[in-house]
Amino acid sequence: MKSSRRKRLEGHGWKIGSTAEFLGLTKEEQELLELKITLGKELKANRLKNKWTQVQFARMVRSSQSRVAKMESGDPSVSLDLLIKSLLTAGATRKNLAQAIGNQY
Amino acid sequence: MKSSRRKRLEGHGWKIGSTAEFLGLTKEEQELLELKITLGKELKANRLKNKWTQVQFARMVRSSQSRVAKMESGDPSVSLDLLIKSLLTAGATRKNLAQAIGNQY
DNA sequence: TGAGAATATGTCATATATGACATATATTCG
DNA sequence: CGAATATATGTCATATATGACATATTCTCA
Repeated sequence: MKSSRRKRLEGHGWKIGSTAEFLGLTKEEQELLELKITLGKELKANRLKNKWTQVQFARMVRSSQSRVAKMESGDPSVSLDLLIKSLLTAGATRKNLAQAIGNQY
Repeated sequence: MKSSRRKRLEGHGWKIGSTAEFLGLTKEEQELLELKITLGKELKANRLKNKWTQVQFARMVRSSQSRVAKMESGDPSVSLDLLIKSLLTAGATRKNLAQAIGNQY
């Protein structure tokens, strides 16, 4: 649906996250993407703090290494649901989530 | 996948949100569900504050009245992505989201 | 340097979320 | 009351996210 545009653009050499790509995303979709990027960074920080590899962490969340990599890089194909579930598995509390989300950038 | 269990339980008269249903959900899945319930309430509050009907708001988020109802009731079939996008459309800021998430219950 | 470990990128079949629709129930107000 | 309006509940075909896998790229140290 909306990813059709993304795929079309990607096929023409555009990069997710580049300013140009933002054309075509609503303001809310941009904000959502930024939020995923924030949470991805937070997840990576948590994982590294615990000295887990992506493979190890993937087992903990019953996912795969590649998807963990995508989570951490803010890939738009990753749902907030998976991100939040993963953060919770990594030991984050609701307060932690709130803090990460509240800190713009 | 995991919803197969939910559907099976529902078919036997269980209710989402009841304690019994929580059997079979991991701790993280319970927390995620609680988070959705919190955000659903927040969304409803925002919508009412602006005096929008579910039908009106559905148009604003390019969804349907039934899905808006499900969002507001914390239906597990609603993604966090849709909830957050809707809250942003309703005018919430990241700070607002953080505050809602941080307030346990 | 280079080899092994870690991470990134791309693809696919399948699981899940989606809007739309029908219809049931609840609320409002004359 | 009762009719109009709003909200809830259930279902379905289709869109999207998923884990798995293959493979490319980057990192780490001896």
